[in-house]
Amino acid sequence: MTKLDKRTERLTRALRNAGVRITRQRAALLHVIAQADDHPEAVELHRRAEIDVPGISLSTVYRTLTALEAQGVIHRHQFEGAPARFEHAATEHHDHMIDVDTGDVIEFRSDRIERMQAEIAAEMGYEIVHHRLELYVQKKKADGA
Amino acid sequence: MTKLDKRTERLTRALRNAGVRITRQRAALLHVIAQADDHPEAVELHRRAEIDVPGISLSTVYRTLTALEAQGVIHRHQFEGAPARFEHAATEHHDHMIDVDTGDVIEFRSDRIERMQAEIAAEMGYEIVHHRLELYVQKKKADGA
DNA sequence: ATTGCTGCAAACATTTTGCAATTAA
DNA sequence: TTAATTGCAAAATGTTTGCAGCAAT
Repeated sequence: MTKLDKRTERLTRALRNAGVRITRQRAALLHVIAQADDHPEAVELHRRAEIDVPGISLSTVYRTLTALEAQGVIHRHQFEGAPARFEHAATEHHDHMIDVDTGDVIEFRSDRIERMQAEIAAEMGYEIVHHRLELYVQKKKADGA
Repeated sequence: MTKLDKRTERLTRALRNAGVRITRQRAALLHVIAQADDHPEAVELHRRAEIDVPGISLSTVYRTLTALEAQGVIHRHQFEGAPARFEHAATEHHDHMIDVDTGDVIEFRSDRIERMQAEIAAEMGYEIVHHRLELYVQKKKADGA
């Protein structure tokens, strides 16, 4: 009934057309992913989906995540030393800063960096399929810690 | 007794001073890593080390790699969908292009990108602990695949 | 009525760990 | 001598998969 639900509805129709069945489990996951403003991992998504669909299995979560990724609906991020984290692909492309102290993920975007990456690849006879830019950061401290 | 061996000797002394014992297994691994001009994974390093030290165990390889990484002697790279790959840290900092068709790793470096990363982090009140920039690329094809 | 999806349990791949024996220092 | 390191086997982690039944279309 909100704007988000309308978007999800449209997405749902698109998926169905692609031959993907929208089961209760998948509907719940789509909802949970649409709501998320963080970058949850599979287990956390499972936890959240269980509210809507008690008994949903972790395998189903993994399988659905794989399917949605294949459909380009979500992105999977493999940050250092952590299980994969997911976000819906509805946002424009961006890279990530990971606060190494808190695990927080901050999104950012630099067209200049993007352009330079493409240049570098082109210079060596390649084209970029996709890329990964992650800044592992720490809150700047005034003086010695 | 080539130049490389001299460098390894110096490294060996430094490690010993840090309380790290240089066993036959570790000497072999240091040698194997110094020789490598690719970015081998643990199992491959194990395979190569077995020539010098038959019977060396994979656990020892992993433990040694962890120890050498902690000493800053090697770098560990976790590229997408693949086991970790290692390289000695003796080279200057660089980023990586991974040929998605062949798995080949090409090193590159862009001071401008580095500078911009630092700027972006600083703007948001962070300092970079380390970063990861990987371009997943494909040989540019003249026309249709 | 199909055929894809589910839950379960078991398999998987990579990496880590406990322990008693060994070895570098 | 003695504390770090080894090999082995077992465990841990995160993810995938085979299968028989179930459910979306």
